[in-house]
Amino acid sequence: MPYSTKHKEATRKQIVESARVLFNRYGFENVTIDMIMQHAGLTRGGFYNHFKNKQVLYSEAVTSFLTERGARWRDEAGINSAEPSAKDARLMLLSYLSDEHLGDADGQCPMIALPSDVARAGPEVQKAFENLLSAMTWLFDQSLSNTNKETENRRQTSLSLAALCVGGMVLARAIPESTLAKEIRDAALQTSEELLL
Amino acid sequence: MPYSTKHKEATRKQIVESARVLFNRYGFENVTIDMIMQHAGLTRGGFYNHFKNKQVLYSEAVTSFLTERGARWRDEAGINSAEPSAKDARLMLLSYLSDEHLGDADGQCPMIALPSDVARAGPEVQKAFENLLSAMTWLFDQSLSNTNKETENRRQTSLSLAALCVGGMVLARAIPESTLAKEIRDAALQTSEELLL
DNA sequence: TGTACATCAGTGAACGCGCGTTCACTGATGTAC
DNA sequence: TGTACATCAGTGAACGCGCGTTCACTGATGTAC
Repeated sequence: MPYSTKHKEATRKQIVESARVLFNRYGFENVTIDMIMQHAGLTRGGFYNHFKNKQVLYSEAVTSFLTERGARWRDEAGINSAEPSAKDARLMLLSYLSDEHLGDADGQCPMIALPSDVARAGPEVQKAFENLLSAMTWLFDQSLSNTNKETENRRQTSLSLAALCVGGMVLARAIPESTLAKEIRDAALQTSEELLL
Repeated sequence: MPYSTKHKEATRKQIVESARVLFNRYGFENVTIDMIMQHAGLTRGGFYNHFKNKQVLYSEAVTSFLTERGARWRDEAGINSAEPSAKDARLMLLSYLSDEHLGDADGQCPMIALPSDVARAGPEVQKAFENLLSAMTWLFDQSLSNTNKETENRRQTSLSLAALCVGGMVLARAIPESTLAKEIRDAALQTSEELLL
């Protein structure tokens, strides 16, 4: 069997990574197979050696954020995502609502780049999206576990923090020319930090 | 001049309304001119008597929510949007985060249905979207004006409420099959109400 | 009041382009001897 | 060790469909006389 399986796997991974970047930038529907394959340094036809069709890439791309790009991102922000403490929740908020994250069209969280695309997609994509959201709320929840909040209340706070972060960023992205964009992110950050206390 | 100008205006309005509904349901890119015109009870070709191209419909559809559908919606919720009081902010939260709003694919707020579409669209669309967001935050801000919050703090609260409402609903829409969807809306509502105090 | 006319909203066939997908082929690489 | 071979990842031309847009035409309606 010529071409070790390693080789095919690496190519496949490269395609998913290219898809993730381009989906983030332009949305599912606006990215063509040609664009993805070219970005991955390949040609159109080869795509179907790896994937049944374009749709199956959607969920893989979203999932790959959680396992690859997002993990790197959490590391860079200095977040301990294995055993998060209160400090880590604060780092998460700062990092998620940061100028850097807003400006990083390629590397941003898909919850910000693709929420309405996902709402129109199939159940697999939505499941992948849910995993992202679960990971985020889990991190908040764990972070708060040493505070004096009750469990019930803690859960409410975690979910609200996620809504604030995603809501603030989604709105800011929709109106990049407006001063409101910065205002709403600042407000969301401030309120988030107050909710941590 | 045969066909009174009223007639043409009414047709135009009907097209915009059809576009608003279909965009909400399927997103900008997934709606064809044919679908819009058919929904409006017309045929394809006539579209260009009213609009230069498909793009210009985007901002008109978003704007039409604010002036038409959204106004009706606020009335139905019993919100006094001329001189909103604290009660009206609460009605707004309840209504925005309600099951009815979540289930109303056609009538929902475009900030929930189309945020990532708008982020990829042109400045006119983004301006229309900004007007929606401004209207929402203005309502919250006015509602809070009789409370003992300071102006600065009030602004932060208004913006955060918008982020919570939109964030909660956007996330819920992206994962319709998940129990997390209901949880996050409930959490957002609860936290919102606490922020009003 | 009734009729001929001019206008222009609306029609629907046609065009052209782009994209998802297919398929016959190529050539790089691991293996058998 | 070197060579012939088999495999299959990757290529790129081609297909077919759908969509935005154009355009010559139709026919409903307001107006002039």
